[in-house]
Amino acid sequence: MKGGESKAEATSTDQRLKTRGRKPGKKTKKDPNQPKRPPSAFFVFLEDFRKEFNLANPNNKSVATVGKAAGARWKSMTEEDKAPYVAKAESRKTEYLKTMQQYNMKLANGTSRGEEDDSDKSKSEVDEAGSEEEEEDDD
DNA sequence: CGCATGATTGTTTTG
DNA sequence: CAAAACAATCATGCG
Repeated sequence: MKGGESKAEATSTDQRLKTRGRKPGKKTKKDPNQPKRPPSAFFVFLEDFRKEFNLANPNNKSVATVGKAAGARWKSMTEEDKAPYVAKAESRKTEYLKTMQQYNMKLANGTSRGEEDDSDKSKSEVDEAGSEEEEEDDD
């Protein structure tokens, strides 16, 4: 009985079904420090889940195995269960925002103008433009 | 020897 | 507003 998956949820394997490497051209400008996207609650949960999964299945095949298991488990979780993960994800996002500001700051500082159309003229660019911009007290 | 792929969902990004 | 893309992971396979 499996009847359930009759419909192809064109949402999973369809989008990146050809490999997540969807960069037919990647025309986006090459940002030297473009911060990557913060992990979603699901990824945060995955971090923990992976560890357990590895212990429970030391012979797992590959990420796909954990991914599926995690996905199924994730859907099984309630908001309360996801709450701690979501909360963490939110923190990540906040930090990401901060990182973005520094990234923008640097950019604004390094190249005063030419934010968009910078071919290669700004050779100097941001060499050591403030490695440590803001150091929060570390207790 | 090294990169690409596979699979999950969520957030970020861009048009 | 909507769709696209990419975020981590890690073993495995191909050139």
